[in-house]
Amino acid sequence: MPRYKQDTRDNAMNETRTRLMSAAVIEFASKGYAEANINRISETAGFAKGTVYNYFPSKQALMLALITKVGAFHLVFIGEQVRKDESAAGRLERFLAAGFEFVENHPAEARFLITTLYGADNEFKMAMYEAYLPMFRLVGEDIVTFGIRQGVFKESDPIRTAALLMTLYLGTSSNVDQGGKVWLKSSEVAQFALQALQKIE
Amino acid sequence: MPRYKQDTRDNAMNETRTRLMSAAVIEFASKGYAEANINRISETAGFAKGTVYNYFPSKQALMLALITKVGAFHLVFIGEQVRKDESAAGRLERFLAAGFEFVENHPAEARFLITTLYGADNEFKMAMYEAYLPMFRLVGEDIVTFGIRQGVFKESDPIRTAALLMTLYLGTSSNVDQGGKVWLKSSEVAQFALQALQKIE
Amino acid sequence: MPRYKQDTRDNAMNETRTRLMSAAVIEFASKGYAEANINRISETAGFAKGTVYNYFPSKQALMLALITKVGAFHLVFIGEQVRKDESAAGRLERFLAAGFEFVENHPAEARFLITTLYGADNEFKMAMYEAYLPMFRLVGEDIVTFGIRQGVFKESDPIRTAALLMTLYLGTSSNVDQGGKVWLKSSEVAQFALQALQKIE
Amino acid sequence: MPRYKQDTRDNAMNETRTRLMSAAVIEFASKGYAEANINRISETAGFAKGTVYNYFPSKQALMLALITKVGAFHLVFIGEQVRKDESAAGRLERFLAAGFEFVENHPAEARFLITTLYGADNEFKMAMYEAYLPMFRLVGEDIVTFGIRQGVFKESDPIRTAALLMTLYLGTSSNVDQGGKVWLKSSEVAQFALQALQKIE
DNA sequence: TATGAATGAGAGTTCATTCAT
DNA sequence: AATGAATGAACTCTCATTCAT
Repeated sequence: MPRYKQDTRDNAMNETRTRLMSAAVIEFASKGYAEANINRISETAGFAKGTVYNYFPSKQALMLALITKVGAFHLVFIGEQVRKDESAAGRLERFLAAGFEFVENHPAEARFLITTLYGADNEFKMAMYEAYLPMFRLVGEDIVTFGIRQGVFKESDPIRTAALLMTLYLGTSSNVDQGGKVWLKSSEVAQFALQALQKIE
Repeated sequence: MPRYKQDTRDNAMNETRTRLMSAAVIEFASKGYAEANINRISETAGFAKGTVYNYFPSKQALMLALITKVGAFHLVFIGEQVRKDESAAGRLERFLAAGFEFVENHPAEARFLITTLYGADNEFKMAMYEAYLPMFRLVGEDIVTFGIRQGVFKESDPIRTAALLMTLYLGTSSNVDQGGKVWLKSSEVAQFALQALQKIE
Repeated sequence: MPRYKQDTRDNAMNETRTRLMSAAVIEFASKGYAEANINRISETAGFAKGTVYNYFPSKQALMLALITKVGAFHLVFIGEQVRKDESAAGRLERFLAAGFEFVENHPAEARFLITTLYGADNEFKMAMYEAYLPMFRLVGEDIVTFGIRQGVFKESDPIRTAALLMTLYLGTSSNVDQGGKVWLKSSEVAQFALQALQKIE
Repeated sequence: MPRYKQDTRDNAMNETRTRLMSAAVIEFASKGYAEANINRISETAGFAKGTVYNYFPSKQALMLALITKVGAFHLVFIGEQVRKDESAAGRLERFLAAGFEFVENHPAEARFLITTLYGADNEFKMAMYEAYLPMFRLVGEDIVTFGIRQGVFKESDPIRTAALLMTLYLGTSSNVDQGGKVWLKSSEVAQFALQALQKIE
């Protein structure tokens, strides 16, 4: 079979997969896992009822695939920004700015993240933790430890501090109005966090 | 009908209602609204399948009643502690200490609060916001504004700052290990928040 | 709660159960397990769709309950007849006569037995063997061994001979025309079997 | 189109068809018609999902083709043996011996035969009867009538007696242990049948 | 008031079948 | 001829809700 034909098919399959996953985040984000309807996902994506099952063996598997994908995507979105800056304070500001931007540009993904992370299903919660480990590490190492080494942040356990910062980010950024705008500004959250962390003589 | 008989009946009804609601928080907290099973709630409470419907017209109504009750209970639990202290810093510490204590002593209620507040269902989320308005006001007035007036906290919009503090409380306190212990200590969260708020010369 | 009321309810439940099971044998017998439709069973029995599930946890459980019931019923139907006779030959004749009568009077049960016993599902087959063990023993002991002791049947392994006779019964009796009449007569099968077993000087 | 090319294509098609049918008997035999999976058949045979449909218009058509094929194959396997012998008793013995051998050498075909013949689907059952008519005739004419003419078997209606013998064969031979060995020996079934049929002075 | 049998809408999942490549 | 993505009917099972007792 000629190579380009295989490619064509692969691309088609990837496109279908992508469309299904996009429809799925939206559905899961707006209804929650339990109330999400698999067939509606298929139809929203423009396919017939059973089609999701050509790509994912079960609703649960689809959910897990989504968790991984969203985690990775979120990390790329934020990680790039953070390391651009050479001061710890700047990095923290950029982290929050990029994070809030993510929430506003990708509301379904953000909502999906929050409902899953604070939802009742432990399996999904654990999967989400795992998917967000890299981002957690980013905050712990490239921001907190980095700032301590620079003498800008006071001494603290980077892991616990990272947990505090992630909590702050997730909590404040999930507070959106009906238009999808985050209610607090990233700068005011940054200011709050910076003063909390700074070394005071 | 003699008065005491009416009373007896009322008490019996209240007792039933209470048992049903206790079973319900546990069910809703551990399974989430959608996966919660109304009949199981009835049976866990020691009644037969249909009994919930003698007290609540629907699953949704039960949920809404629960939201109100948990909100009020939580406020009583925390509010009492906060106003005991006469310094703003002390109040903030007590707020977090009492809050963390609530989470550890009433894990079902706490989990119920979090899953509902960060869940996908907008109606329930709004009801939860409403139920927590008094606590929100408590933080805004009896802690933030109080601290600003005392000259201990720097100037800020009390409402936005209260939102930040509530977020911090809800986020950190919902991070519990499998034994139900909160991972961070209330004192370290308090320390973080205090430095963030304090007026620096 | 007064006793008779409990009785009334029990009877009602038993009646429902019985009606469901009757409808189920018919459905399973005519369509086979896999093509049988659980909801149709409910509706044929005069109930709404989900009702079977108030009585049986699954399609499979219903099937297994049916197997047991049919086995027991069949045994009663035949066992009574066999022991009435004091000659081995008479008992064999009565066994086959009663057996054929069962097939004609209870066609659904008979067909259910055959399709299950010779069907592809091993679990059900094993359950059926178990349910028919008593009848198998009846043939082995009360007919074969009995005849050998009387000196009427020649020596043989009663178990293997019982297997042959059961096979003969099941095979011939399952051969019915469209009106449900067994094609061979029980007497000709009896005659065939008797000559095969008889002791020849 | 040159002749040899046509032949090549025909052979290829026949080869594919054969492989599909082989996979199909196994699937139908082990799962039963309703639970058999058409796509799995294709894949077991080494082709992609849709391929069966290039050879058979439907699952049902595949089933019917299989019935015919198995019937014919079974007849060839047994017929050859039977007529080798010149005594009626010998022929009956050979019939059963060959029949049992068929079951042990071709377990899928045998199981397929039994589940179809004793299954719930009337259309398939009728097709099976038709496919086995030649074997039925073989038993009736080349064994029963042949034996009666030789004066070895007592007078009887050859058709009904053939039915009895076929029943005996099918029933006993379908009783296999988990290794696929028939539980009774063909010789003991033969002995049973011979005494049942023999003319007694 | 409490019971629990009955209801029936709705969901996840399977798979025979079609058809463009 | 072979492929395998897409289709959509149909099925099992769950459970909120009703209501006669």
